[in-house]
Amino acid sequence: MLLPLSECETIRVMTTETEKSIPRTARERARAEITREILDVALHHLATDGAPALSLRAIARDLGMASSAVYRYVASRDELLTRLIIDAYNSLGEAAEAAEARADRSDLIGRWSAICTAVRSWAIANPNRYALIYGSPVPGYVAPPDTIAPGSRVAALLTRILVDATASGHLPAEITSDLVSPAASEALAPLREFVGSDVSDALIQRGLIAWTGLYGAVSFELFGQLHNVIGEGPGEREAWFEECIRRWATQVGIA
Amino acid sequence: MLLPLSECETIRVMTTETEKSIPRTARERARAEITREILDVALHHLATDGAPALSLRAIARDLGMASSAVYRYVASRDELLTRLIIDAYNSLGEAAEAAEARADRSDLIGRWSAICTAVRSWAIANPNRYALIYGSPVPGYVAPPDTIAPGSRVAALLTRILVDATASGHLPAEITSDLVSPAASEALAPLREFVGSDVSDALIQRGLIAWTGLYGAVSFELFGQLHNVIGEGPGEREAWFEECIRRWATQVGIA
DNA sequence: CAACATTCGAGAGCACTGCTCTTGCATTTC
DNA sequence: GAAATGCAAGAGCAGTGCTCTCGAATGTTG
Repeated sequence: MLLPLSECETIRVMTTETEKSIPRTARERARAEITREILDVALHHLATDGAPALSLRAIARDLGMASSAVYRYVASRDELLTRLIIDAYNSLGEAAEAAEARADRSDLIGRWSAICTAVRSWAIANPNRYALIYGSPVPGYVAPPDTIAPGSRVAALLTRILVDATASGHLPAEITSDLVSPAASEALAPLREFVGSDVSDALIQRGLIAWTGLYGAVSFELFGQLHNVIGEGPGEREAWFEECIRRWATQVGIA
Repeated sequence: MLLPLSECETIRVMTTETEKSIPRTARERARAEITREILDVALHHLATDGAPALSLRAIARDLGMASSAVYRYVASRDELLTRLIIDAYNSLGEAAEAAEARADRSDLIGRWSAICTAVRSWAIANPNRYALIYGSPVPGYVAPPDTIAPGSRVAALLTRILVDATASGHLPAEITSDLVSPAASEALAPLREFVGSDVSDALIQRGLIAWTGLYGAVSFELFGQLHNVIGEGPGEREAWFEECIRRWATQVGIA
């Protein structure tokens, strides 16, 4: 689910770059265009009806072509979903990156808050896409390797804050002196591979808990588990989420 | 999503009670039995193939009856899913209640830990049922009111700990002196309705963050988002989860 | 006990899905 | 220009949820 942090920068450049090769022949041009159209219509259907209702036949109908013709461009429904998943990860990643880039580099809490808010805003604006990537996986489906790099973008942003927080030397004593159990330290080995050796076990641990907390809070709200828990009046959900952000920031020592 | 805490006890008694009325006539007997069989087979299919693949026709086939006959007992696929959702909530609730009941009443951290561990264990043992209740909701589906009471059981357990922690008077100063923003306090009004007036805003807030954290941690693990983040060797995931429990407990002041 | 009413099971059928295969046509390449 | 390739369309298979009708079994009532 994660790609080494050092490689993430490369990914970001690659994905934000426009189409790498302009198609030469007319056939290739048409192919690229129709593929794009199929993905656009699929994205539209996904946004309005959700992933379970996404139908290749309906897409073909919308495009005025036979259902069998779509299979020239998309291998299967699963493959289409995979493309939409990658697209969603990138869209979310770009939103988070753009929000974080707007904050002052030295303002760690500002960067942290920007990321969290961007993730929540994106999720609310794209509920079905969020459910596609962070909701219950479809039982048979296995995420292909192409999805892990786009899926690491938000994690990479959060991680960089932990690195910067460590480098700043302003971490509170309760964190720098905190120790995690040897077993947990061992369990964190894959994440350490991603983060690098600059960040302490304790901070990695707190950062991951904050990350899963962010994910839990957004999912809880989006999946309707907050009904009769948090008010739904204007600004109420936002006020609550602000509190969450503050708590997570405190937890990783940047508040 | 929540039922007033005071009513939860009633619910618990109701749901654990065996079938309230033994059917008299042969027809009613047969009807109850066949309904039971349908639900059993559905539960089995749910466990093995997941909710999206749950098919009324397949259930009918397994039971050796025509697919149309199933509709005499189950109004629709949605209604069947609703029954399974309620069943799952109750199963999870019972597991959590049983685990919590095994702990000493005065051992708040023990009760807290028992609940968290029970929730995770149940989720791992019943991934598809967990996904059914806490995963992405199906777009068209709206949860009927019958689901909210069973869905409140775990929350009720956690809430009782907060009540007991407040009553014990052993809460750390950083919590008793903590204040939440007026906006957030306002947003917490529905949850306060559930919790009662004994628990402070600050503790309610921390408790809810812990709750969403628990949900996020379990979902993250179950939905495969922890690949390459936490090791998958024996005991690694458990060690990590222990750390989460400790952190949440610290957060609500019972560590 | 007979007549009526209700319930039930089964089959056919509709509209939909993912996906495959063949057939004819257009385009590209040699 | 001929051969190879790419493409669109249609038919078809197996599956889905759900509805309707039609006999048969089981209730209840006169």
